[in-house]
Order: sequence, then C-alpha cells, then structure tokens
Amino acid sequence: MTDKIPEGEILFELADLFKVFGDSTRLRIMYTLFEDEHSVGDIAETLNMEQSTISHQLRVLRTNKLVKVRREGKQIYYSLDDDHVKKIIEMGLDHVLE
Amino acid sequence: MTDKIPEGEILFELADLFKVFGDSTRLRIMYTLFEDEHSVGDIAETLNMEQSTISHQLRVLRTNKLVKVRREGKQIYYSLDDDHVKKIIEMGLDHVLE
DNA sequence: TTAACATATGAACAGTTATTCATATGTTCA
DNA sequence: TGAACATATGAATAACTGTTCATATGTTAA
Repeated sequence: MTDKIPEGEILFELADLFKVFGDSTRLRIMYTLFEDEHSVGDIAETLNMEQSTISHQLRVLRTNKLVKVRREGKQIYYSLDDDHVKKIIEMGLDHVLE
Repeated sequence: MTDKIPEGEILFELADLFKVFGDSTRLRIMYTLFEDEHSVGDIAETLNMEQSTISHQLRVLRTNKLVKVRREGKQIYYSLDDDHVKKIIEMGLDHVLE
C-alpha cells in the first residue's frame, strides 16, 4: 500500500461521504433500497418514521450521489445510484460482525 | 443481494463504525498509519495538531478496534488493527473520485 | 379551477461531537 | 527520589446534526 494522504479537499469529501453512512436512519433507508426502488411514503411507512424525516435524509443521500430519483405521477421513487453503497456497507458489516 | 435489514443493535453499531470514518482528523490519522506504526507525538507532529487532540481521537479509533497499541518505553505506538480499514477507505475513495 | 394527495423545505430545538486548555498518569534516567 | 518526557483524561465550549412541526410546492383527477 503506497497511497499518499489525500490532499485537503478530497479528504473532507471522503469524511463527508462516511458521515452519510454514519446515521442509522440513512442506513435503514439504504437497506430498504437494496433490492428495489421505493417511494418516499413507502419508505416512511416501512421504517415507521415521519415523511418529513425521510425526505430530509433522502436529500442528504441525493446530494451525496448515493440515490437517484424518478418521478411517476405524484410519487417520487428513489433507488440506489451506486454499487459502492452495497460494498461499503458490507465491508462495514464485516468489521462489526467479526 | 438478498440481505435483510440488520436488526436494531447491529444497525447502530454499523452506524457508529461509519461515524468513526466520518471525521477528517481520524481519516488523516488512519492514513498516517497505512504503512507503519507511529507514536502519538509522531502523528501529532505529522498532522500539525495538538497532542491532546490526537490522543482523544486515537481513543475513539481504539474503542472501535480500528487501531492497536504497543508500548515501548515512554512512547506508545499505534498501528492499524484491521484490514477492513484500508478496504473501507479505498471503497469510499472510489466513490469520491469517480 | 379546486380538492386531495405526495413530497420538499425552513425554522427551531435537543442532543452530539471535535477541539482546546489544564492537569494527571506513567515511564526513563540520572 | 526527582526531573524530564510522552501520553491520557476531564471539563468547557463552539459548531454541527437529526427530528419535528408547520407549511410550501408540485401533481393528478374531477
């Protein structure tokens, strides 16, 4: 391993990315999206949380390019936008479960 | 991918783990340890930060079993305690850099 | 257009966290 | 033992973050 320490900005982006994974609500949302896309209301109901909470957190996920959006009528469907999501979560689980 | 949503406690442990990666100071510390073990003072000097700050953050890393400790005289040497550390960071970098 | 529905947004609050300063603990060597 | 050094710890503070409530925006169908 010969990596250099990433320079300033990239380092903060990296930290910001991990911050997104560092919240159980967002993790649960991502898990919900592991297999299929779901609407905001769907997710809120599944997780038994406020629609507003889910919407706020989906925005965080969207901002960080971890989910993508598709509108269909009144509903908006979210889905994972990146294979890294699963891989990062699985790598974390490996550590937690060992 | 057929994983279930992890049950309560594990989910929080997972979130806590990612929280540890979600801070640029801790990331820099981990990077510093990518190749070799280093003493607390070493790290503080390398990163140009207070000894106290580094010590506090090393405790967080230790608590989460991401670094391990070895005493040699007055100095205490820290090193990475887990291959997952590098993998998780690299996976995150992949996302940030794409 | 209006009513009903789905989602997004802003402000406020409570809880959390990273850093600093001061100091304590632990180690070596004279 | 005492001085010098390395690290850890506790308290205090400032900044950040997740949730909630209220409301705005956007969409559909009548």
